[in-house]
Amino acid sequence: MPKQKVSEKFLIRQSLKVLRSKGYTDTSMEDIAEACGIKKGSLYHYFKGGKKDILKAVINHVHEYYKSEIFIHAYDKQLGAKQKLQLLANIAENQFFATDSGCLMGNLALETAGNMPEFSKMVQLFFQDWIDAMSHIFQEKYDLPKAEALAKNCVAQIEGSVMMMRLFNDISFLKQTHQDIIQLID
Amino acid sequence: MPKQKVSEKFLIRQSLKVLRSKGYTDTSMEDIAEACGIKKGSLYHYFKGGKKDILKAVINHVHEYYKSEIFIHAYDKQLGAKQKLQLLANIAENQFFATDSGCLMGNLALETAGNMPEFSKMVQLFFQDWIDAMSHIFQEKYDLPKAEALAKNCVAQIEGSVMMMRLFNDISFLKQTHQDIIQLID
Amino acid sequence: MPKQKVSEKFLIRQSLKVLRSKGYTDTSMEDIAEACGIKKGSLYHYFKGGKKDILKAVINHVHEYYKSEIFIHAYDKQLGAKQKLQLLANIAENQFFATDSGCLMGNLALETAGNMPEFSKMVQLFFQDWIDAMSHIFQEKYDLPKAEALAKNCVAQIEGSVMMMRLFNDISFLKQTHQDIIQLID
Amino acid sequence: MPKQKVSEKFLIRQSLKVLRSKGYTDTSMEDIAEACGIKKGSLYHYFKGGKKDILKAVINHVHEYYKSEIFIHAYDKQLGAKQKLQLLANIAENQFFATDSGCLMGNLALETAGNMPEFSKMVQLFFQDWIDAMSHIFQEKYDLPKAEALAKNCVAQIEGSVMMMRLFNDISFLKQTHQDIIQLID
DNA sequence: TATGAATGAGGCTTCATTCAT
DNA sequence: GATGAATGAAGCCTCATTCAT
Repeated sequence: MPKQKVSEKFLIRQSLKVLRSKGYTDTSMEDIAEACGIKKGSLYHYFKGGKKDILKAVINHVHEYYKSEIFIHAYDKQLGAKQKLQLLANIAENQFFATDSGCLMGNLALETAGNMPEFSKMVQLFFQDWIDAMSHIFQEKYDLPKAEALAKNCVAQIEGSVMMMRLFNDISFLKQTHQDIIQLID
Repeated sequence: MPKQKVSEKFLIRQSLKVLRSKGYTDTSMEDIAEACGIKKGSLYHYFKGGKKDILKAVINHVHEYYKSEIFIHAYDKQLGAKQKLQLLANIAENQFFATDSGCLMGNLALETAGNMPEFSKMVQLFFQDWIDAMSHIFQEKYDLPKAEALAKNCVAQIEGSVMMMRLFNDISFLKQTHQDIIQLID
Repeated sequence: MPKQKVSEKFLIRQSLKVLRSKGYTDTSMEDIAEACGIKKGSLYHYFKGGKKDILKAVINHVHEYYKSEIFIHAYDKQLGAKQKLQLLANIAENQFFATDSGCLMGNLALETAGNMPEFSKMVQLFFQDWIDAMSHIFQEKYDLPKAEALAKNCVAQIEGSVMMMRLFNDISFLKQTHQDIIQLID
Repeated sequence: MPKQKVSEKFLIRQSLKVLRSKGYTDTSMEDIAEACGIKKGSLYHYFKGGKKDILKAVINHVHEYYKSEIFIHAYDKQLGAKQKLQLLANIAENQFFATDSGCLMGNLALETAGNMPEFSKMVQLFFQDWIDAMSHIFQEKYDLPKAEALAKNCVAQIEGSVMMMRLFNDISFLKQTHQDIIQLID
């Protein structure tokens, strides 16, 4: 076991911070390397495909994290709809609050739309999973079309709130949105 | 009126198209020049400050347009609250539908947040005007805090919907949001 | 007519010198720029496709030069076979002597074979033209198959001689080859 | 004799394949390591001087091989001139046919000429030995100056043919050259 | 012996900007 | 005005090499 200065997970987490804050194009390999405490060239040791590979790894990491830590609760049979909704809302809210840089996936949704299809598709998959999870919860109270519509709405509203939160540096947008969402099932 | 090859307004409108579609960093002066039908160097005759000046001009143009063509209806004393809401919603909706590239201001909100304060502030002013206009309408039915909360919510939801619309290439997000908003005052 | 520091023809000729001497891979854009008296980035003003475009332009330039200045004599109806052969041999010989870096096309034949098909094809076309010209001359004395065989032989032998000439810095290889070729038609 | 994963001879032979095919500059240490079935860093255990050492070892290996397996027949007192010539021609021909990547020494002659004197000299020694061997054979029929001239010619012609063979992927160049050479002594 | 890790140097390319004509 | 030309800075990437384990 060679002693490593860094692990791939560490690199991904550090890269995430930079990418979420500055966006893909505005983030340089230098920026990432600096955040990782290594030299630029060393990044290619871990990510053979360069910058694109890093973004892919980061997207996958975030997607997996949300699936296993957040969305999964939507399918927990021991919880009621309201509990699930609160759980998802709280966890996501903490995520977005914890960082001062909003939601990587939302940022990428706009940055990659129309110009970087490969990434756009990955982001779509993430949001589809999110919508599906929300829809699953709403289906306990509503019929399928209504549940899906609500789910899409919720996700859109959260992302819009995060956008405003970043812009105005004001968390009230997101807080209000969460209250509204939870009331949908009361 | 000397006949010019191009007018500043024309340059701004063409620049807007490119910037809205590709974002600030991903848009090159070459891209803009091409969209304008002139050569790169010529842009500096119209916009002394270069790329930044162009973005500022575009932001101002869009802001002025929304103020004079859309937000203004919120203060029209000859219209009822519901009419105003429908008017604002319809006009904005047409704006976002008309282009396949979403909302410049929303894109910039994310792209500039935290990294380009000068632009971020300009975008804030735009959204504040929008929120104020919505709030003014809601104040006909709600008290001030509630009206403001609703206004913030509406803007956030619209922007979130536009984001999803772009990502999934699916206008149902925005359509649903508009219906929801209009019902807020029924 | 804007005053240019350099013309494209000049750039091509300077690039030729460097490329012929160092080969494609060992020649850096910096090397070329220096030989041209301009900065690296400026090369992209003239050659949009970068290094590859430069090599293509240089290959085309050399090919055109040989066609219009050398091979053309093979089809001159006012000259006899021997005269033509001497002409071609002398001109080519002077070419290869004039430079201390041998034959660009021969160098490229080896450098690009198997690894850079796009260039390889261009080099093939050059040598095919050369062989055709030689063959045309020999056809005045020999039947077609023999003429073609001789032509291929001559070109191969010249290139081999140029290779040895470069390696040993000894022009006797090429001189001898020329004598041998001319005697083929005596 | 400890059982090694690899022997130096094996490494040299594998390196030869890559270097002959791609040339010195275009071959990376990674390429070589891959061809050898080891990791890049391990190469430095066998070749302390790195890439240059590998090339030197490969050149020496090829040179020794030709000396001991091919050129040596030129000095075999039990063979006649024609037999020797045929032997040398056949063996070399098989060498060049066996690979689809031509003649390492010819490739290096051009790649190193003028830019890498240390290697150039090694290549010169190889070709000098080849020329000497051919000359020795021709001296049985011709006087020294003529024999040397013929020898130089033969080597040049073979190398030129190999070049054309690679370029056009057509072995007729080399076949014809061999016939011509053998007839020199008939 | 073998290698994963790390790096510095250098290469190709893009681009916002300046400026002479 | 308009532009072709030129450039410096910066970005992405490759690679030979070193070294601790």
